[in-house]
Amino acid sequence: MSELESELVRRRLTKLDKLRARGIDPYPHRYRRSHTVRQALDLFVSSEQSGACEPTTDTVSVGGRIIVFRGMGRATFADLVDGSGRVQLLFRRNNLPDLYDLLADLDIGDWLGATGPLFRTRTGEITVEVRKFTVLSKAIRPLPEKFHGLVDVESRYRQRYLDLISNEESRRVAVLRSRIVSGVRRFMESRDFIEVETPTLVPVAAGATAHPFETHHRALDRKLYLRVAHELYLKRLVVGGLEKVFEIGKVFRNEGIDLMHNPEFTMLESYEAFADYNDVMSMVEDLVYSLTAEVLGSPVVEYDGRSIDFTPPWPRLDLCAQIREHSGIDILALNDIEPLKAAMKSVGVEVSQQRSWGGLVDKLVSARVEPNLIQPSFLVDYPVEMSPLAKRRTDDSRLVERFEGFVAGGEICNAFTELNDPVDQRARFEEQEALRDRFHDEEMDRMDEDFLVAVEHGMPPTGGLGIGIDRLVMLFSGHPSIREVVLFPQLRSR
RNA sequence: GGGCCGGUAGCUCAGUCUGGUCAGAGCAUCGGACUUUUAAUCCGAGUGUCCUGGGUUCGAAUCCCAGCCGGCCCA
Repeated sequence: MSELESELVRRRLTKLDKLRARGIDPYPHRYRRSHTVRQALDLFVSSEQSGACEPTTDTVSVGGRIIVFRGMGRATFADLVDGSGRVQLLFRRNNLPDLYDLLADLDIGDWLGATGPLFRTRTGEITVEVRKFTVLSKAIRPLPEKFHGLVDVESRYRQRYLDLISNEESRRVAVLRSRIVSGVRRFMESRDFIEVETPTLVPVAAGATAHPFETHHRALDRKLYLRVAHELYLKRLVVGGLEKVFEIGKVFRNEGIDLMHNPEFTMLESYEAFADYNDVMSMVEDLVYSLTAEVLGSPVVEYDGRSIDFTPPWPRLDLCAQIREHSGIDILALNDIEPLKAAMKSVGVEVSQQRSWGGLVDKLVSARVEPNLIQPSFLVDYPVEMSPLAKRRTDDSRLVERFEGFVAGGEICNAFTELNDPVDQRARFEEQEALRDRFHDEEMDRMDEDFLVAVEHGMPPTGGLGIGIDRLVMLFSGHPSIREVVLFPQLRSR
């Protein structure tokens, strides 16, 4: 702590001592408020509307944080904020003969309980005329500046509590996120899915193309991983006869951090027996559309300067056709790495980082197709090489029944008709393992023998889905950075 | 991993190009005035690891190098 900062803290600690010397506990165990700020304001307004010429209310007790003082000698105004809103307090010496001097030992940032009748000042502001007040928690560090608030992005992430105190927008996003998650839950439950919890610590980090975090369990003396997806455990449950399951939870990927990626993020996954990817597509549309209605009140959101309309149906776009249209490349005709790489180079797509055929296609899609997918849309029917857990199409065994949803040029979901043929599934895992060995690529999906045994016991026809919750919150809140929708984003240690 | 931008008081920011009364402002804090203010107002005061470490120079917040942290773009 710097000299000056410690000086500011020291002054507040002195006030703390002065409060205690008066016999006041600056950190009482409890305080019963009669009204939230919102309720108190509503009470006064309804009292006014009842037609009395002198609107009066019973005494209210409110509690909250003091965010500003306006001292005027023998009267002092203060603004008090709680979770529901802000209300002005007026302290007048003649109303507080014993307590008024105590104000000198209060600071911006302190939590206070205040009791008194409500009235309207001559400028029209509803105000508590304080007759009694109680220190609820003395703050010994100063709050950010009252007008600009906390602006420094790094401080906002590292000390999110200060961001929440200072910035209305941060509070809005936190609440919006909660509404989205609970809306997703209600939607899934309304369709008779049951919510389950599967392991976060897993022996095999399978189920997605991703680099896992590793850890070690001491008692078992074995390496464990943080899950990169929920997928394989949820499918085990479908094998077990839980026909409609979903999980909302963190998954962890040990990869780069940027605008769209945090190492831990929240994913909804669902699996539904007797459904295929067409059913899942309809469900995604319904889910997202109903969420917009529920939390935004409109199917149209403004994002990155564009209006995005989530009203179903969203176009189904054939992946290979889209690639042809936007790059001129026919990936199905170039089923080897080098020819595809050469074709991509010739149209100006950077390929130096890509080693596998699937990786090249992925790059081609993100470079040429995704930027065009502004309005909600689905890309359907992916090459089998990049989809080791999806079921092949009956009419073309090079493709699988898989789709991804895109909005504003970014992916929001990934889904397929699940591969339930245990022989094919084993072969696909073996291909992934071979690719990993060949390219030394830790991102390739992993053989999960225990999962294969489950599938060998018979998995019904099933449609599965993964939706990135963080992406939805970004879209709904209008923020292009995942760090704005995650309360505590990952940062380097200082 | 590469490029660009940023880091100055508790907070919000000037000052850096052009090295030399450049250690500044506002808010906050402290003292004083004020009983209907609301970014209250008025008078007065204190406050710094100029991100860190080197270097150049008579002299560095300012120029150079390296590093740390953050942001954006690219990979």
